[in-house]
Amino acid sequence: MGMNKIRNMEQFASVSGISRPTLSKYFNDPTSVRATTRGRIEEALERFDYRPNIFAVNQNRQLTKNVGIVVPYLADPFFAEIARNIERRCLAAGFWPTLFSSHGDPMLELEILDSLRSLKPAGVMLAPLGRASDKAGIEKFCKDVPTVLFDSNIEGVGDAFVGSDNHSFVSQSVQYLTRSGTPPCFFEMRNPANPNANKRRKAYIEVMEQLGFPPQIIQIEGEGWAFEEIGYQGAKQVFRDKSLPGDTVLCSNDRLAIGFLAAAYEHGIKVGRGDDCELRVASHDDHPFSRYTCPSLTTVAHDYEVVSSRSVEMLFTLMEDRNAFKSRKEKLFPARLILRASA
Amino acid sequence: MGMNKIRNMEQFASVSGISRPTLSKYFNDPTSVRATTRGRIEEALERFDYRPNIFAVNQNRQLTKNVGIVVPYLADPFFAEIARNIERRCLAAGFWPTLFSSHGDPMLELEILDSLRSLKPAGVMLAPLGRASDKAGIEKFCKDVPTVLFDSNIEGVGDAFVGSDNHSFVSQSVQYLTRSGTPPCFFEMRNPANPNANKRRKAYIEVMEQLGFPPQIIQIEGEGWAFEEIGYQGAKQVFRDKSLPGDTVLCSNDRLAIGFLAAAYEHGIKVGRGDDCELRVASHDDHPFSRYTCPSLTTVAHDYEVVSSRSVEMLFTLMEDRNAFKSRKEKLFPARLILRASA
DNA sequence: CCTTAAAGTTAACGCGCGTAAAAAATTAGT
DNA sequence: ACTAATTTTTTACGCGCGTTAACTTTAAGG
Repeated sequence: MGMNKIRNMEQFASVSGISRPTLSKYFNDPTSVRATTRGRIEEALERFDYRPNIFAVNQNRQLTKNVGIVVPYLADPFFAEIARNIERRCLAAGFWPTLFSSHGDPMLELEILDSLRSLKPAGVMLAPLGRASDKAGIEKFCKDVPTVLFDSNIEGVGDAFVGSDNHSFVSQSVQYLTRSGTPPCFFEMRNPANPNANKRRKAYIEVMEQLGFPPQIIQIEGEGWAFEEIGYQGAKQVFRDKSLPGDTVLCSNDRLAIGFLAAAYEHGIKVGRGDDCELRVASHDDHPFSRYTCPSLTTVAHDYEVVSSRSVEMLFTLMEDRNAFKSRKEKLFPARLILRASA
Repeated sequence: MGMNKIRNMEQFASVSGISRPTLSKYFNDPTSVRATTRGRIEEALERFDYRPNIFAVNQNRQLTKNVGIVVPYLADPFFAEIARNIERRCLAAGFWPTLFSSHGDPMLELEILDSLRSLKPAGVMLAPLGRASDKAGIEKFCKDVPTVLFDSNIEGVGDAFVGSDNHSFVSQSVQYLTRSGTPPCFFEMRNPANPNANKRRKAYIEVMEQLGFPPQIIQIEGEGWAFEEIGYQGAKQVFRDKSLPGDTVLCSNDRLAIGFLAAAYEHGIKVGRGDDCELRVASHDDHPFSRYTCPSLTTVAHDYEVVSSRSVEMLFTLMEDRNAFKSRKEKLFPARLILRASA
């Protein structure tokens, strides 16, 4: 075996009997050398352990194999799950994914993009903070680096957007709730950070009107990303004021619903579709914990697998050819209703 | 303003009137140049935007400013929270933290360490998978790179370990449950991946015997990191078999408890300390969601702030002097009981 | 004002690899 | 087996910065 460590490609060239430029080509793209040469290289690679110095490689390459993944809030298991999927797919394709979280802070979001720039990434998957984001700053970044936005759309920014079809989410939940009981009111934050929230409200109004029911919207106060707490406090307020119209609530997202259900439980309000229940609650996102709420949460699920795979495919296309899409591409995926006990 | 972009330190030297070696010193450590020079540099830095090429810097430095953060499972909000804290502290200290998740996979854990090695990190914060980890592999890595283990201890591996004092956790919960009602049985996985689980079981037995009660342990089946599901299935089994001894349950950790509570709710078993309640349930970790279970979960909390700050401090000490600790240092932090509605 | 230690400048080399150009070797096709 | 096309080798330069050595300038103290 190669007892003496190999320090650089020069040395690996001499022990393997392959010239350095050929080795360089191989490490750049193994298929770019003849099969027999490739075999000899890989054979040598087994006997001696050598890996090109990643810093030297990245310095001299115009474009690296780095891929940035930026999410707004990693402590949200929804984003953790998406990020995990994207990460896995990038690794499988031979890229070097690096995960960043903006932690709900627009300044940090920009700083991350700034750091990312110095990593000369081949591409970036970005889920922006949303309303709070510095649109101009992000736009500038996207001009320089191939970027696929996901989850939150920012109109006109980035080469592509992959997200969920909010209308599909809401129409499924509203239609189900309506045909299985009374039409729902809509429970949401007054000033949602995420643009999906606005699209969901609009969709709710649209679908309700289409079905011939008056939309009823409850907007609660609260800032930041502690949605469970906001939902909890908002629900308590609503119960105190007895301001809930009807017996069916559709929460804008699962995290709000988790807080809502906790408040309902504390107030002794039984939630579910049984005869002994006062209230039905449903929501959107199929948050990893929605299975374990009390009662378990009826919700509308993203297809994590499909969303992440399609986003990454788009990014790869884009990285090969920045102009692959004639115009900014938007891809929205429909959702799937998950019936559980809460509605 | 510097209309023409500055491409390297050479150019920045000429426009700023400072020699390149001095600039190099400055970027390495701003305090290593005289205050007046520092002022001139920073002034020039405002007028022209220039940042040293990170790849060139890292290539030529024997040690980088990179810090690796490796957690076993990022989709667990507990680790997301800890990681966030550590990340923030590293950034504040001028380091470049990179976050990795082993996703519960020992092979991936090793691959991450392998990649990390080529990043020439100044130090690594590693929360190992635990029982499943390839101890030899991790040990080898820790020989080469200053590493602080956290959360899960691997005896003798790494320069230091920072974690929670499991005995403190369990003794607080057991004592509270005992003095406020009947002594608890202990609900856990039969083959826990995490070594803390074993320490907690031992502590439970010890504290119970010390108080003069027979320990009663319920061990449920299940593999992997889907603790909520495992707790849920395990609890359903227990309810079906009516094999629960007594009316008080202490879960090994909050994620199991979340599943347990979901099962209890489904079985119509009322949990809490009221007279109308059949069961009390408590747990450990103060998981971010334990506030929103039904009923809200009485638990024992880590001091996230203290644990993360002390771990990072240790790593910094270690990075300055690899031999700062004469022998492997272990630091355990006590816990704080959080009374909520479930017990 | 003079002495000295401290800090900055100049010049030059090295890090490990990408890449270009010209020459040599290998393969493929007839 | 011979020519043409493809691939590999040789040689050499460049990337941006760390670092060293010898030299010059600056600041501090009597």
